[in-house]
Amino acid sequence: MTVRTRFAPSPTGYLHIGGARTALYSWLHARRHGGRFVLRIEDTDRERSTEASVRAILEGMEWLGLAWDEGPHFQSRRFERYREVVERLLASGHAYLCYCSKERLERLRAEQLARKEKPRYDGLCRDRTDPPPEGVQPVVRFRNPREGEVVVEDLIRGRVVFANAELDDLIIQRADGTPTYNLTVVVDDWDMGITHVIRGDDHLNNTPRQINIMRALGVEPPTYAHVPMILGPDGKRLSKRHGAVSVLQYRDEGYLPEALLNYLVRLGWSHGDQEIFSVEEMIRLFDIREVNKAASTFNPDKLLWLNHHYIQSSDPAHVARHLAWHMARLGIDTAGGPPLEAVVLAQRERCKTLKEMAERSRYFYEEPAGYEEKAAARHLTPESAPVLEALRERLAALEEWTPEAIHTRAVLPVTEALGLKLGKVAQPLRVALTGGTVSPPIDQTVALIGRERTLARIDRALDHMGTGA
RNA sequence: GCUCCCUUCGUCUAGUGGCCUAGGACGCCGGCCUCUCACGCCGGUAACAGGGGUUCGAGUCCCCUAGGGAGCGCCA
Repeated sequence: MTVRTRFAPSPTGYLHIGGARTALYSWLHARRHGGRFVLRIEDTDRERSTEASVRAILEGMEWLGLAWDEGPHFQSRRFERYREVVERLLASGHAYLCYCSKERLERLRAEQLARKEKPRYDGLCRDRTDPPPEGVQPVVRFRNPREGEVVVEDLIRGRVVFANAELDDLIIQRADGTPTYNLTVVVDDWDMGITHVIRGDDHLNNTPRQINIMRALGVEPPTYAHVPMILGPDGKRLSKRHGAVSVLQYRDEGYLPEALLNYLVRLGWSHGDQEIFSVEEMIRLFDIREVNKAASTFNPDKLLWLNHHYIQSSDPAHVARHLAWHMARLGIDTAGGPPLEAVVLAQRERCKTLKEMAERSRYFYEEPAGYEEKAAARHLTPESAPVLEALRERLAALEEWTPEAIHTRAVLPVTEALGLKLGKVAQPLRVALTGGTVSPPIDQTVALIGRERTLARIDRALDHMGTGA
């Protein structure tokens, strides 16, 4: 049987870190076994589901490169099918109509809680024989077995046993005729031929109910794998208040998708001491059965380290494509300047994110808006005027405009001629060209900025210093 | 409250009864390198939740305790 997995988010927000990891594991499991990965949007709650969320989720999945083979299927378009299954359950006696009012249920719950009992439906309508109250739109409840137990052989948790006596008769269809989650999941996983349900472990407790519904339908349940949650630094479930949790937010902050993927795959899973995994390696090595049982804490520092690793070691052309996106986002026109690939090569070891790289590469394409106060005070001094003048002269005369030529024919001779240390030459020039004290090695910086701009900026700096040019 | 789940450095983890004086990675600290910022390199810091068993031997198996989490909706 070919493996079929699915990712089934509800469109009530963005694609977050936790969901992305679940999707990744699901996708990896399908890829590893040559199976199919299905995307399903669980939008039965019309109140909370939004079109914008759907778009954000799809965009996040695409950005990560988690391509789905089928879908997206929308549950909101399958109501007829769910209705049909509910009718079937009703006809076979596996479900029944319940006329209990919300008020009664609330009261019941309150009483049970007060008695320190587990709140659950008391089954009033389960065997009801008297005529139903008039004018009440009933809900449909699943008739859960009262005895026996449900055994879940979870790929991650191992064998988990639930007593049926602990389960109550859950609502599978609302009074307005719409289906509820536990019913739609069962029907969809069945209809879509899902063989492996990989999902967050907040669903572990729902699993026995779903298995019971499947049994009532005569359907063989899929294999389950409940992955642990991701926690924030405070040990609580990762959420908005912990900062960035949306996948697209990480894109915007300058992360490479492969870095996020690598971070996520290693959060809760490992392969010996290996830290770096290409997507191909993940597919080859990932085994859902090796995923940890315990929840893990999200560590932004390690993700940042991984991002830097990928910025530094990936093909510069690839990094440049992502950098282009960030440059555009900052409104920097890169048309008249150095190729982005060259900028990546020059900047990659000092930028941990692409956003940072874009922000710190502005001077390759635009004139510096001004000089950083401290930098100018320290380096654009009367003493450095001769340095800049000498540099200007030599740079202007350079035949070859390469880092090597700039270094050996301009920078170095000037330090020697004036009897200065390299720092005394490089820093004034750096401030003149970039407006600040930080940039790639000075020869590379000069080379990238280009002769024309370099000379003009030196002139401008000399002007600024009040010595004229 | 009830049910279910979890527990190795601050964090992610290796570890499947002797290879563990518990390894790697991030972070942190120190050093080297150096034109700035960085990169890189070298070194250091730091953990088996607690208690009982089983065993010649336990991080690894069993039990208890403690702590943490999830679920208990006409949400998904």
